[in-house]
Amino acid sequence: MKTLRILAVDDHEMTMLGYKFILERIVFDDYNIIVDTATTFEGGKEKIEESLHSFKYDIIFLDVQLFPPNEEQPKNGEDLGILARQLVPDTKIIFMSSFSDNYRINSILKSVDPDGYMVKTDIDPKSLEQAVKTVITEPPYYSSKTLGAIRKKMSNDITLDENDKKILYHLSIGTKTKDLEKHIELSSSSIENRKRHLKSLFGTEKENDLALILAAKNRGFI
Amino acid sequence: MKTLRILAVDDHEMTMLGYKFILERIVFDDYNIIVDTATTFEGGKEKIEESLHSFKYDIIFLDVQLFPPNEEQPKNGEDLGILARQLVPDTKIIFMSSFSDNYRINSILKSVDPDGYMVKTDIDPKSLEQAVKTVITEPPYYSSKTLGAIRKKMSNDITLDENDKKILYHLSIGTKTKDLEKHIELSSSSIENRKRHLKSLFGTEKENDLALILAAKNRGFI
DNA sequence: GTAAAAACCTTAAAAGAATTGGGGTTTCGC
DNA sequence: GCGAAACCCCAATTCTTTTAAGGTTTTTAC
Repeated sequence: MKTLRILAVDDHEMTMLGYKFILERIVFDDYNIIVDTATTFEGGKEKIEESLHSFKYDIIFLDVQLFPPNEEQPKNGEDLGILARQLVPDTKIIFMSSFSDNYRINSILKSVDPDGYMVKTDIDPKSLEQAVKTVITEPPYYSSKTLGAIRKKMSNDITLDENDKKILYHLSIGTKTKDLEKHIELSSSSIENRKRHLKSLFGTEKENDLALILAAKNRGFI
Repeated sequence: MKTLRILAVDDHEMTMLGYKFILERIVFDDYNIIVDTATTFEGGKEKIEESLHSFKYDIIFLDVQLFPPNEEQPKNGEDLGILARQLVPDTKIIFMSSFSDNYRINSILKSVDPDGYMVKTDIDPKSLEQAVKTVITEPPYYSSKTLGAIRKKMSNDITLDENDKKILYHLSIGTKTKDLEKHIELSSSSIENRKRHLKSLFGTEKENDLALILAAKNRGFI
């Protein structure tokens, strides 16, 4: 009987126990599934480093947000994912995230390219089992809401560069136009130009920023 | 007991009988599944138009290639998909295609945005059942190889415009550089410039076209 | 309602990127 | 070795984007 080793990292103790409970009860070929857990970036890092010299994990489940959003912590799940990719490139990485907004999903799929991505509201025993089996046999596994976001992106004929995406993102989280200069390496009039250009792309000419943001959301950019 | 109506269009009579056989045996809630079939663009079109005035199909399975590749037929499965979208916008469309190359997959996902896409080698009774259930409950459904292509696209930081894609595509099917002008609205020196630019993007500077094409394939563009 | 702040628009100059034509050299197929 | 195709370089042109400086309109706070 083979052993399938899983590491689950989530800052909520109870959530993680739930994962452990469900994952270890999965029946999958002749695998015996063992789940380790951690609740912090540091804890997860240690577990991975320890594993380097003995067994290596087959799968790592990673919560994207490893602490409440208000705390300005330096390292989140995305960083741990990137670290894990370097240390153990063969280990399958599955991200779990409570936000299903397209901007973050797209950005993670681009920066880490995980073997799986699950929006938390899609997670249940069945989808967890499916995720484990899929990433082992024929990755990637994307949960239903993830696929919804991906579909929007793939069917879109508008392509935006990084600056455009940043403008949309910052507008969507309430950054004022005059403060955009602080986050984007462009002059204020360039930013104004780009905003105008974006509004024409999304068919919201002469409308306000809210209309632009809603249109961009519908098209899967934020 | 509700009825789930499916139309399957494939130019190979026997293949289609196989689909019909399998699909009608799917057990799905309290649905009774009925499968109509067609083997040509015209046949499929008629079935859809007939359905307009009675029941409407819940799902249409469409082979992308409705005739041997050498025959220069005007209409293929993609066109039938676009037509179906217009006539019956609520009907779920699932494409089936034997080629799994990223260029075609990406182009279909963009132009028709089907509710499902299956690479033929991924098709078996289990995946067909999964496809039917998924597009009815929470589309989209993408088969395993499709997801592989999508993953490459999503994790890519290179964005190419239509002309670049066309250049890569035509090079990949063996078009000579000097003949590219016939397919692309650019001067020969622009095409040369773009080829140089592409080679630098893909890190194949000073190498030949084969190296470029292989790199572009690896990154999921063709 | 008013005054200040922010958003938005216009214009024109400058910088940057892409296209084009015309020249050339190198590589490939046979 | 020969011819064709591929590739390279350069300079002129055009198209796009950026920028600054000035303005008007809209929004916001009180």
